[in-house]
Amino acid sequence: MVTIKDIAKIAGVSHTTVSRALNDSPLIKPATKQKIGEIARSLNYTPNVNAKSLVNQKSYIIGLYFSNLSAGTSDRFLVEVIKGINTTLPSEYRLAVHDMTTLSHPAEELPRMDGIIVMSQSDQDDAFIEGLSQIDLPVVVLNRQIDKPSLLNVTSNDAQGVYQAIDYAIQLGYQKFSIIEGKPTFRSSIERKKGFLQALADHQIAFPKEYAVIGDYSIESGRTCAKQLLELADPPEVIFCSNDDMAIGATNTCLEKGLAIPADIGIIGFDNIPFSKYTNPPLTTISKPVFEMSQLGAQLLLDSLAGTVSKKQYLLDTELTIRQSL
Amino acid sequence: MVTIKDIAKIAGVSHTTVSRALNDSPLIKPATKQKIGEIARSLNYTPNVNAKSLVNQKSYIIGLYFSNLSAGTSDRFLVEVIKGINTTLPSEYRLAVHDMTTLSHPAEELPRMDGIIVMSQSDQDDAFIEGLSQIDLPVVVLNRQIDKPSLLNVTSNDAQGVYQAIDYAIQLGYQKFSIIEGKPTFRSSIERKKGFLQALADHQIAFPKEYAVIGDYSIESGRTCAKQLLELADPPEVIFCSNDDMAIGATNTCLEKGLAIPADIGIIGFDNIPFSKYTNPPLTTISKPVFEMSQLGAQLLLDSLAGTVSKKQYLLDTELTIRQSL
DNA sequence: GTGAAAGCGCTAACAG
DNA sequence: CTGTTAGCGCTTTCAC
Repeated sequence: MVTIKDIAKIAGVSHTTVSRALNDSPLIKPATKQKIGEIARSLNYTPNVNAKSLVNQKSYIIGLYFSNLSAGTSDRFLVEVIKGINTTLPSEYRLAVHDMTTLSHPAEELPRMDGIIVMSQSDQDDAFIEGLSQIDLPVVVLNRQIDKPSLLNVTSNDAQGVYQAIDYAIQLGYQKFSIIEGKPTFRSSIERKKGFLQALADHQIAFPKEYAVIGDYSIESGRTCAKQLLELADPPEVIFCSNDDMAIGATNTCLEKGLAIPADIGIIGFDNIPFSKYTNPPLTTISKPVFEMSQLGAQLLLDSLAGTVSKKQYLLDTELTIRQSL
Repeated sequence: MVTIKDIAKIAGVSHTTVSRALNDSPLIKPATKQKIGEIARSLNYTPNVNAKSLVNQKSYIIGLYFSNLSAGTSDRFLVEVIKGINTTLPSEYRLAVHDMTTLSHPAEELPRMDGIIVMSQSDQDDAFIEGLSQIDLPVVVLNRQIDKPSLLNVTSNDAQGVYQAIDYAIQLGYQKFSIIEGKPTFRSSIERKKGFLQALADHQIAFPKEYAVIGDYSIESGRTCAKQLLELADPPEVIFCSNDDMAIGATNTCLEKGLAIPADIGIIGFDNIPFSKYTNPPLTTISKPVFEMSQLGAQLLLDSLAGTVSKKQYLLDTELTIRQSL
């Protein structure tokens, strides 16, 4: 293991100078920096993070905590989140990943990190997040809107996403739009419905209240809600489903009733889950910018660590993924 | 931040004694240990991992690397793997998660960990694994069988799993069994077919070679392979699919042909992916013990670190998840 | 601009 | 059994 002392010896300077040079201190003359940099490179020097940690009182570890839904749906975005964060973090940082529920020793685990990122997918996470807001560490919450002044928060603009999808459907000539909403207590349900209604309003399209049915984000609820919609005297031409799972359920129902998609009825989902590409027909849906949210979240954490605090709340645009269900 | 010196002062001993006591050294008298332990607890003392790391030349970080299939299927097991490992690792260890492809600086990243766990899902990972086998760190590969003496390896006994499923189907009265194989170069395909054939052989059930068709683990291939099977003059009663994706494709084909599942034809999958619960009908499939594999993998790494090396290769039993497609 | 010395919190000889 | 001392690799006063 090569240390700054080894470099110092070769360069004929003190290890202090090497340390300063490698950290690009303004105290060191460019020529010296240059020389030391070259020696370090030729020796394949890597700084000892543990020693840095000890003296700097930093761990160079960022913690990532994710929801743990029993449904097994929680892992949907995890890979993208990890990639997004890892591509943003400088190389001396490590990303330590945990799930919220198997937190073995919160009190001794949390303080050991420089900052925390939470990928939240359900309001069941609120207690955990509340706990985090107490401790004295920068925390960013991804994916769900949280109104706590102490937390950084990056979410997607779901309303805008749905607006765009409905707008697109209107261009296509559809006129009668129905919605299967998500769990009423979820902010995501509210946001998505907001975008939906706004799009209709902006195009002066009427919205009969029987065209709104309330699901719970499960496949099964998509199935039953769609049934309800199709049995209406004047059934809709499009079913917007507040997530892909319900869209899958709704698709099944339509197919069972002998309806052709999209000829007889259009379906729109939300989330762009991996499976949505394989439904029959492939689902037109709205994608959250998970990768970008994660990158931004990591950057915000870094900024916060550097004291360059900025705005606390960030909203990223979604993207419409056009396939064949509309 | 309370240190061992603080404890030492209160206990009226030297900090060395505190260190030894806290590490349960046999050199320290039980009474002293007892007292020091109590003080530490009352002070809410947590050891400074960075200081330990520095002096022990250990990072207390385990790296987890996972496959990055473009298909987006790679995240299937990730959550379970992370949980399994985290529940096994002692609390001073951190699990740093990465994906293999965005490895920014392998040379300086890898040596910074005490050991490495790889969750592999494809033979595309072989180059990466080969690289790991060069460096001087304990490495355990999960999920795929790797024949390198330097690596620890935990996999599931796929052959046994398929054997059990077919055996179960035979109890149910089925007699004509077909198989949709996975990618021929994959060891998993070979293992699964082996269990399949063995079960038939042990029950003296004939296996016409046209009952074997070769897929590629994709939904689409499940669809076309099933078609091929159903168009046979004497079609099979059961289609065993070497993974769930193909089982989903096969299910679609059967349904399109107006066949009732399981009345007209039985389907068996492999993997127990989250979605398999929601297929129509819910899929009977074989589950790998991902959580247990991960726990065992983490334990082996720990043992390896402690010098308690043991057997290198481990095979864990799968489990049959009975639902309604058979 | 650069160096000498101290110290981050811990473990490990070495002494007693 | 316990204490003294040194040192892990690095950053940071304080001098020069």
